[in-house]
Amino acid sequence: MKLDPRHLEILAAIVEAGGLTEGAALLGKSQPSVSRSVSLLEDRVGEPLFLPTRRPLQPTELGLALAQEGQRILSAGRHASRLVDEHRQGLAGAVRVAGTPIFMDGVISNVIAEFQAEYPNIRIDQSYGYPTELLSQLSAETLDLAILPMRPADVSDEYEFRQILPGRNVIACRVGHPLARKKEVKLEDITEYSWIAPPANSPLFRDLRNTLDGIGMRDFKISFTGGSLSAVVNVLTGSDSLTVLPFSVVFMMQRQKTLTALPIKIGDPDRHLGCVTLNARSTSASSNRVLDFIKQKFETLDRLICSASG
Amino acid sequence: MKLDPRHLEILAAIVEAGGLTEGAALLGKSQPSVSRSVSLLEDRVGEPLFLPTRRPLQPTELGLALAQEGQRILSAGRHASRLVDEHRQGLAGAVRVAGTPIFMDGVISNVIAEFQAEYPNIRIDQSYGYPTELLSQLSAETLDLAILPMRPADVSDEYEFRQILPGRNVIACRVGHPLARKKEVKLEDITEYSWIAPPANSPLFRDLRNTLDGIGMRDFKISFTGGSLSAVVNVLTGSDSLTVLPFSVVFMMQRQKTLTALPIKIGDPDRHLGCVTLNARSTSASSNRVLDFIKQKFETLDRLICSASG
DNA sequence: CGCTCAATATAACTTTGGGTTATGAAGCTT
DNA sequence: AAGCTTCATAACCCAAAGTTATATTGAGCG
Repeated sequence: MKLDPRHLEILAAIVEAGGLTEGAALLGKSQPSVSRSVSLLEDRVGEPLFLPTRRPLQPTELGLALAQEGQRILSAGRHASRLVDEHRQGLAGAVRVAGTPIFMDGVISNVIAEFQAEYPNIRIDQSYGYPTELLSQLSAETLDLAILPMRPADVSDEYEFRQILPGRNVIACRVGHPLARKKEVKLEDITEYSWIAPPANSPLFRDLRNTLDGIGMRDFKISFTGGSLSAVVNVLTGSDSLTVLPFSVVFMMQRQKTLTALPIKIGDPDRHLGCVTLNARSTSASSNRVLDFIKQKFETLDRLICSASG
Repeated sequence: MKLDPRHLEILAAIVEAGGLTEGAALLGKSQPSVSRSVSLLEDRVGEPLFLPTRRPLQPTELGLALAQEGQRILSAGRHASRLVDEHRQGLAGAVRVAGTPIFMDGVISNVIAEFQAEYPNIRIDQSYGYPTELLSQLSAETLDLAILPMRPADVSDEYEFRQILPGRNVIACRVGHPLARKKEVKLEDITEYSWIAPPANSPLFRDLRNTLDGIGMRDFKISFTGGSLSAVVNVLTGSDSLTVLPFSVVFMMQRQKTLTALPIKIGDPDRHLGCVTLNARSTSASSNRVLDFIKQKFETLDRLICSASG
C-alpha cells in the first residue's frame, strides 16, 4: 500500500489548519481540489480519515497518525526548498578552490577565513597545485576556481582570468638578517647565503633560477627544500637563509615582525596573480560568491600594499 | 520554490541505488520514467543534480542534500503505509469499550489485560455506563463496543448482541461469613444482614430489589453504597454485609479466597451478558479483534464456571 | 421547527505530468 | 573497434490535480 506523499501533505495541512477550506488556503489550492484528494486518499486507505458529520472537522485516529507523517513530509519538503534557494543564491554549496601552495597558505587562507565567517553554509574544498595541472583540472570540471600566477596573454579562450594582484616576487629573509640592515642590496651580496628552495616544479623556483642565471650564478647552495610555508618560515627565521616568496605573502607576515623583503624584485613582470575559471560553463552561484569575495578583498589588499611600499 | 515530494523520493532512490536503472527497479518503475522525473526536477531546481558524463552516476552537492530529504520523505511514507496496514488488519488503532462498572472491573479488565499483551498497538479507551446510555452512545458512534446484561429479545435491530455469559447474579459475602457455613441458605436467613447496595440506577440494584420484593421484604438495611468494585470488596471482606454481584465476578475472585457466593440465584434468568455493537456500521478491524478476543476468552471462562459449579 | 449561512461534496472540464514501450545515443569494457 | 550497459528521447495513454460552478449538508439561531 504505497501512499502518495502529496496526499499526506494535504492531510497534514487540513489537520493543522482545522478544516478543508483553511487547509486549502494554507496550501494555496482550491477547496474542491483538496476535498477530492482526501477522498482519493480515503479510498486507497480504505478507512475514513475524518469523523463523519462533525463540523469542526475532526480526524480519526488513523487520520491523525497519517497527518503526522504528512507533517514530516512537509517539513522535509520545506527544508529541500530552502536548500535549493540557498544554492541558487550562492549561500550554500561547495566550491573547489586550488592554487600554488605558498600563496594559498600565505594569503588566500586568510581571505577564506573571512569568507567562511560571512558565508557559513558554503564549504570550501581547498587543494594545492601548479598551473598546468590546475588548468586541466578546471577543464575536467574537478575544480571550480584556481588562483595562479599567469601571463594574461597566455590564458586560452577556454579560461577566464581575473587579475587580483601584480605578480611580484621578492627575496625574503628574517628581520634581523645582515642584508636587511643595508640601505641598498646588490645581487652580488646574496651569493654567499644559502637558500631555501621552493619545489623544483613551482613557478617560484623558476623565477629564482632565472634571476640567478641573469647574474651568471648557476649554482647556489640549498639548505632546505620541500617544506610548506610554515616550515619555510620557521627555517627562515631561525637562520640567515634566503628564499623567494610572493611579496604579498611577506607583506601579510610583516605584522608578526618575523620576515622582511630585500629591495630586489625578481621574476617575470608580465605575470600576475589572478583567479582562473572555466569560461564555457556558467559558474555556480556559490563559486561566484567566492570569486567576488576574493576580488574585493584583494582590491583593498592591493591598495594597502601600494600605499605601504609604493 | 515548491518541489514535488515524489521527485525527491525518486532522487533518493537513485542516489541510494547508485544509478537510474537500479533506482527505477528499487521503485518498481521503468527507467525512462525516473529519468524524466529527474529531468523535471532539475528543470525546476535550475541546477544539475548529477555530475554530467560520469558513468557511475554521481550526485552533485545539491543532489545529495536533496536526496537526504527524499530519504526522510520515503521513510515517512513507509511509516504511513505500515500504519495503514496495521489499521486494516486491526493490529493498531483505538477501541472505545464500555460496560457496567462492576462487571468491567471484576471480569473485563482482566480480559483486556490479556488482550493488551497480544495486541500492544491497539489502545483501549474504557468507560463505564448502564444500558440505556451506552446504547445511545453506540448510536451516536461515540462508542464501539458495549458489554451489558440484556434480554436478547429486547435488542433492537439497530444493534447486534452476542452473548458471552449467562446472566447469573448471586448474593456474595466474605469467605468466613456465618451464612457461608450453612449447607442450605433460605431467603429468610438473609434478612438480618445489612447490605452493600449497588448504584440505584444499576441493573444489579434492580435485581436485588426485585428479589427482596419477591419475599415481601420492602425495606433492607443499607450499610454502604456508591463504591467501585474494589471498595465494595474491601467492605465486604471486613464485615458481615451482603451484596449482589454477577457470579462471574465472584468466580474470578475466588482465587484470592476472599469472597464466596451464597447458593441463591437472583435476578432475571432471561437476561444475559453480551457484547453489543452497532449493526449498521461495518465495525473497524480493531474493534473486531477486541470482540473476537472477548468472545473467545469467555467461551473458556464459561466452561470453567460450568464445570466448577455445575 | 424551519431558515440561513458556512463548509464540504459533486460535477464537468482542462491540463499537467507520470506511466508505458520502443528506440537512439553515449560510456565503459575487452 | 565491437559490444554491452546505461542513460536520454520520443510518442503515446491515462490518472489525477487543478480549475469554476453548483449542489448538499450541518450547525446555529430566531
